[in-house]
Amino acid sequence: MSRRTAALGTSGEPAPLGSADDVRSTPARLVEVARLAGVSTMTVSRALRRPEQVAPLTLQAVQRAVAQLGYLPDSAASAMATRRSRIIAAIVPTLMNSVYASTVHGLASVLRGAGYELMIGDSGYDLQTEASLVRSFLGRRVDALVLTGVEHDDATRELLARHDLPVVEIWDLTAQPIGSVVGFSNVAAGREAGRYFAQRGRRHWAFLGSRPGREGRSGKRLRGLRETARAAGVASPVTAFVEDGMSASAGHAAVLALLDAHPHTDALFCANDALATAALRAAADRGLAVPAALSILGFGDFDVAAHTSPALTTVRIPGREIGASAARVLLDQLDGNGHGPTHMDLGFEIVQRESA
Amino acid sequence: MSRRTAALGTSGEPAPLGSADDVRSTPARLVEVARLAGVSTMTVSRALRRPEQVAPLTLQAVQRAVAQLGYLPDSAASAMATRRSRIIAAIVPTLMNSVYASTVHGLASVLRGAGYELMIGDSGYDLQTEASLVRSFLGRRVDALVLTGVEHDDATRELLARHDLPVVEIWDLTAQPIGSVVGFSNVAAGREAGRYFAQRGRRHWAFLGSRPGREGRSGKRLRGLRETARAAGVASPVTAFVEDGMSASAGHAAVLALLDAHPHTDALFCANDALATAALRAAADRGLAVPAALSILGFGDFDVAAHTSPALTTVRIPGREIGASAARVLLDQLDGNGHGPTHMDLGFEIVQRESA
DNA sequence: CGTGCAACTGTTAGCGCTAACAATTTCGAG
DNA sequence: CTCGAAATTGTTAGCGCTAACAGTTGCACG
Repeated sequence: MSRRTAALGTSGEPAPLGSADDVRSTPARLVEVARLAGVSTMTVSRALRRPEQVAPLTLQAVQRAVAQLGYLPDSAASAMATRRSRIIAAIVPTLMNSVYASTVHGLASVLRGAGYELMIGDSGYDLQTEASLVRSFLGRRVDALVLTGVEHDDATRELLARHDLPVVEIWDLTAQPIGSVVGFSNVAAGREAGRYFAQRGRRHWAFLGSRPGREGRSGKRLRGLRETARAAGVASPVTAFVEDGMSASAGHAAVLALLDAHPHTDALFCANDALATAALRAAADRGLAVPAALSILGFGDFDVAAHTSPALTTVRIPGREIGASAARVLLDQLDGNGHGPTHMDLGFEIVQRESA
Repeated sequence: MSRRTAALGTSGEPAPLGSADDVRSTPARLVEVARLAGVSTMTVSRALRRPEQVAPLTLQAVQRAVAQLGYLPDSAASAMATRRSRIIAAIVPTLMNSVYASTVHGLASVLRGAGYELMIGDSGYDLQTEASLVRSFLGRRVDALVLTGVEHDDATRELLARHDLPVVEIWDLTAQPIGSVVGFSNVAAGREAGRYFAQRGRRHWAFLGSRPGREGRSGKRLRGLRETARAAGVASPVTAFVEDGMSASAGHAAVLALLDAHPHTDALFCANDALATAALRAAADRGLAVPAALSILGFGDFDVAAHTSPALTTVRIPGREIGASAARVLLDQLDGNGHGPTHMDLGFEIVQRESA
C-alpha cells in the first residue's frame, strides 16, 4: 500500500527528483544526497555523524535530502574508511538450547545500545569449528571477539596473536587468558555442589556430564566435586558420560545404567538441567523418591527447572550478566578509555527447590 | 605460549622476513602477499578465488606467501569491490528460548556451507525493533534478509521496497508475501488442534497464548481453533492471555484463573510448550488428572516436551527444515539460477504423548 | 579597519579489494 | 615458420565512505 503525495501545496513546481514515493532500484549514495542538498559529500558525512559541527541550516538541508532519498549510509564503506567495522563477534558452543541464550542476549543488548552489531557463531562444542569461525570473523575485520570457554585450538591462539584485537573469554576463568575473562569458576561450582551434598549427609555421589576430552567446563565441575569428596571423606563420585551433553534421551539411559550399577547412589550432580530433567525421569522409572532417596542437583537454571516435578534444585549462572559485562569490557577497551584486559568472577548460586 | 624457531636447519641464512613466527601487529594485505610472491595483486586475488585461472607455479608461490604472512582476505573490502557482502541477516522474535533456535541453526549451517555469514537480530516480538534492525542490516548491505512472521511495520515494508533484495518470511504463510515464504499455516495448526480435541470427545475448549494485538501467529492458531469449534458444534473456546508469551510463571497464574472461572474446561491448547508446561503444573495444583479430566496440547515440541510428566502431546514444527529451506531459497535467488520468489508450506504434525 | 581566531565547508587521497579490459606469452594448426 | 586463439598476467579505475588538511567566511577585539 503506497501512499500518494497530496496534490496540495506543490505550488506548480515539478515533483522533486527522488521524492519519498520515488521507489528506486539503486539505493542512494552519499554523493546523491550531497548533490541534492547542494553541499559536498564531506559535509553530508559530517552532518550525519557529528551534526554539531555543521551549521544548522546546512544540517536541515542535508536531513531533508536524506529523508527524501531514503539514504542509508553504507557501513561497509564506512568501516573501510575508518578501519572500524563496529561489528563484534561472539562464538558460543550452541544456540540449540537456552544455555547461552541469555548471554547472547546480554551481549546483543549492550552492544546494540552502543551502535555495534553482534555477529554470532555456533561452534557446536568443537574447537576446530571455533578456529574456523575465528578465521572468518577476523576476515570480516570485526572489532572484537567473544569466545566461550578458555580451551582453544592452537590455530585460534595463533590467529588471535597475529591480529591483536580485544578478546574476552566467558563462562569460565583461567590464569592464562587471551585478553579479558568474564565468568565464574566451574571448579568452585563443582566444589559447592559437593558441599551441598555433604551438608545433607549424602555419602554416595554421582556425576553426569559430557565426556571430558580436553578438560572442558563439565570436566572442571567434576574436578571440583571430586575435591570436595576427598575433603569430606566420602568415596570419589561415580560418573556417567554422554556424548551429546544436552541430549535428554541419552542422559536418561546413562542415569538408568548408573543407578543399576551403583544402587546406593544418593546424590547426583548433573552438568546441566537438561540432563537433570532426564535424571528425574530415570529416578522415577527406578522408583526412587527424589530427594528422599536420591538428591538431584542440576546446573544452569534453565527455564524448565522450576517446572519439573519435583522442581529442580540447580546451580544458577548469571548468564545475561556475563554477556552484558563482557560487552562492556570490550566497549571500554575499544573506546580507548585506557582500560586494559579485565578479569571478572561473576560467581554462581545454588537455587534450592525440591530435588536436592 | 609461543613456540620458538628451532635453530637447526636455518643454514646460516637470515630469517626470512615475515616468517610464520613473525607475529606482526598489522595484519598482512594483498599487496604484501603480491610483493612477496613476486606477482601483481590481481594475480593474488585470482589465485585465492579462482585458482584454476592461475598457472600452477604461480599458484604455489602465492600460497606460500599467503601462509608465510598469515594473510586473511579482508571481506569488507571484497564486499565493497564486488557489491556482494556475503552476509545474510535473519531476524527472529527471540533468542531467549529454544523456539527459533533450530531454525537459526538450519539457516546458519546451510549458509555457512555456501560461504555466507549469518547475522542474527532479535526483535523481542516488537515490530518497531524489527524495523530498526532491518534498517541497520540494510546499512550493512546484507545480500538477503530473513524475517520471522508476515506481520511487519510499514517502515519495514518501505525500506525493503526501496532496497530490492531477496527476502524470505518464515514460520507463517501469507497471500501477500514480500518475497518468498517458507513456513506452515498457523490457522491450520489451530484447526488441527480442534479436530484432535473433537475426536476425543472434548466439549469445553480453552486457549492459552499471547495477547493477539495485530494478529500474530498465536492469534492465528486461536482463529483456527475457533473455526473448528464452530464446525464441530462446541462452544467457542475460552481464552487466557499472557503478556510475555513465554513466561511459565505468568502462564501458570493465567491457567489457574482460567480453570477457576471455567471449571468444566476439558481441553486446553497452549500457544507454546513453555506455557503448556506451566499448564501441567496448574492442573496438578487444581487436582485435575491430565489427560483424563483435562487434555493439554502444547505447541512447538520443545526439548522438554518429552520429559514432563505426563509427557506433552504437542504440535511439532519443522523448525530446522524451515531455516534450511529458507537459506536454500535465498541462495538460489542470489546465485541467479533464475529462481523467483518461492512459496513453501512445510506443514506440522501433532506428536501424541500423554497429556492429550 | 586590520588582525586573529573560531566556525564552517571543501579538496585530496586512500581504506583493500576486484571488474574490466589490455598486454603478453604460449602453442598448435596450417 | 606464421598466425590466431587460448592461457596467463598486468594495468587502470573505481566500490562508498572519511581522515587530514586546506580554504573560506564571519566576527570580536584592539
